Amino acid sequence: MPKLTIRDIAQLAGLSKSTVSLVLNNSPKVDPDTRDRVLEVMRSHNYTPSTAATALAKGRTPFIGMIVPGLTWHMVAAVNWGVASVIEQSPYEIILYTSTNEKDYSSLVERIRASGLSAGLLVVTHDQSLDPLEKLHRAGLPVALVNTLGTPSTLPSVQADNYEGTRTALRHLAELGHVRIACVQGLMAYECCQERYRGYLDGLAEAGIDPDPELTVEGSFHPPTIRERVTELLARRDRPTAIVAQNDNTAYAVMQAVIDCGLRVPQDVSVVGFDDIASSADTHPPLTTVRQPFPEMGKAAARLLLEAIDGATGDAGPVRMSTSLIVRESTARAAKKPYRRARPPAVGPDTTPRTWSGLGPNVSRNS
Amino acid sequence: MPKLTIRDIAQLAGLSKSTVSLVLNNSPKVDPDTRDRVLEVMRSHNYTPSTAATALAKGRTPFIGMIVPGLTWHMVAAVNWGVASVIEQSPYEIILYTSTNEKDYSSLVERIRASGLSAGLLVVTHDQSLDPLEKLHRAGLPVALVNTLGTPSTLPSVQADNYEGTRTALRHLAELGHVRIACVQGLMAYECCQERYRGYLDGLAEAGIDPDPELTVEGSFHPPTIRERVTELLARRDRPTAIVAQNDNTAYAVMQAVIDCGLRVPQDVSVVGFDDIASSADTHPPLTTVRQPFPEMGKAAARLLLEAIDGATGDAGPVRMSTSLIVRESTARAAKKPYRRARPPAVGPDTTPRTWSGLGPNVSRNS
DNA sequence: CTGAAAGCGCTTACAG
DNA sequence: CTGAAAGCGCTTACAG
Repeated sequence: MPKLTIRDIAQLAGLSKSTVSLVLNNSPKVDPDTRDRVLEVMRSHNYTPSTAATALAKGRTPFIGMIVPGLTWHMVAAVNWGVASVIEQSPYEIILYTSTNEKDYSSLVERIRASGLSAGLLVVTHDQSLDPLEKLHRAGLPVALVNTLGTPSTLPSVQADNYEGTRTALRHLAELGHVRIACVQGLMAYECCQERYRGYLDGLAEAGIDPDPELTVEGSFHPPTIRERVTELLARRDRPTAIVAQNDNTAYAVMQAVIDCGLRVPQDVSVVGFDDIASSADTHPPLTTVRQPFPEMGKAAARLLLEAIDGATGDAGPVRMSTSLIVRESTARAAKKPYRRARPPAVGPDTTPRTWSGLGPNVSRNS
Repeated sequence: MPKLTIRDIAQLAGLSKSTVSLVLNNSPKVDPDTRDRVLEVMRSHNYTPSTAATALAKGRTPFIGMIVPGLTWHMVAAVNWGVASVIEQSPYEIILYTSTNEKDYSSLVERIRASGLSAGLLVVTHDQSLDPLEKLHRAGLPVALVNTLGTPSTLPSVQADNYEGTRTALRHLAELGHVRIACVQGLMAYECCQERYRGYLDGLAEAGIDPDPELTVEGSFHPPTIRERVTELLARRDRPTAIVAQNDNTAYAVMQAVIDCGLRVPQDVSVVGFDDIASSADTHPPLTTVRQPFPEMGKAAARLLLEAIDGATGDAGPVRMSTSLIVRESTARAAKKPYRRARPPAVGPDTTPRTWSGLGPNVSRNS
């Protein structure tokens, strides 16, 4: 069956195309009775106007472009979900673009611009220059960012409150009696990591703890490197009783290091992460962490974009979304001194069968 | 600056719109020299034809609809990535639809049909009826499925080779000397789980092992229930030395249960999962599992759809993608008898501080 | 090989 | 309140 056109509907209703178009566009000028009649004809014939024709005639498009990093993160899926849930309620559809690397990225942005297909662009940023987007925005295309790394920008954007999130984690640890609290950084080139570090420092100060520079561990993308550094940290006589990691994946490496040293999480060392990616509920023990509200961030960015498209340009700087501390089992009261002795870690690749921990004879069993 | 139209280009090149249109559509009828001239004008003025106008004139659309389950799985992100990477190379763009529940789902499909926006539909299925899609397909819209649950269907689709995957896992365990091998099922209502179970049974048979019905554990979506059932299993005198779980999340619960019983993975019990979701590399110990090639599944489905749109209707039944066994640290040689004694698990909610394992005094430390 | 004309399915002033 | 007409930016026979 060939698709019906506005001409068919007009004919069936005994009216002109113009009138049908008016009811399509909710014009108040059309008589209520004829409107109902037209609506009924459309409904009964399952009519939907052609998107292409409408777009051409109106000179605008019902699409929102969405660029996501070409990575298989939990984060991307979670943000997507949030974005989809609000766009769904709007007259727009989402066109999905994936950008894998920096090079493709600026040509992708150019392609999007040139196509003129998108009424606005929602970008889940990653480690990329924001210049192409700023240019696009200045050229008049509405843009909104889910700014995952806190990259400075004048574009409308949403990001987690990295500073407050970390402060909350510090407060939690202080309440548990921890005083020697270490921080394993992420990549300090990113603003979000700088903000989290400020949160660490200020959280310490609020708890009346003098920061010990020795307790700050430089981050790495390479988990074995993190493990190595944390192992060194734990070998100190005055080792920390708690470690805040600047993201969950780092926290995993930290937990590994604790085990490698023959210590226990959380009895000997409490560990806190940041992000709350899906797997953090399934680590052993489940990770206490600062949750980034990814779906809400997606929703907020989508709303921002929709507003910008509607011309409500409230350029109020980045929206900061509150994080929440998810207390699971990787944090506990600070151990009283004397500390359990850390075991010198094995040297070189570990070829002996891996034990789950290095518990000694005097370990209390919970049975 | 107002967007250039084909008329502008024609004028700039001193030609008619018709000719410009012909070069736009790669017609061989146009003189090579004039073609080059037109191309140059377009390039230098950064011209791109209006998608809406083209779609309207040609009567077809450059969009592929993609329905993904409204879930924040690793899987969805991984499949997306694969789909995007092949669609990117085609003239199509992806319109992203998210379906959260069954009810929305069929109305979503209807909306997609009515809009006529999509030249084809790529669906990442979940727990849903395939009827609306079959109908759509019969009505002439190309459809391709990433069939995550192996739901029977005549639609072009791709799915993991669940049967072979599990057989491979069994072979791995048999080679490690395991004989008492248990299976913790998923939800047997799903075909994929039935296929995996057949793989388990046949894998057992090929290793010359008689299946023991007592070693089949019914699945559950509720991890605590799984833990409970596995705890019972491990309390048996003739407990298994290896457990295959029908998916990674189940494997996590199984590993927990092993620890709850005071046993070790993999020294006392080897554990194998299925899926290889991202977190499985980070469990403790890292999980040996059967990897579903999600990105490749996405790519294959995208190719299938593109072919169907081009009219190459090779209705050859579902494409089965090979899995691969990822051997990590949750599997090891079968322990020799006598077995280490399982500890009776604590009753009721575990309020004592969680230890990492229940290792006794005679545990070898690897230092 | 190139151009004039009609048409794709809508919208939007403009008359009435 | 309704209709006739022109136009959105392309494509596609049809002439030449």
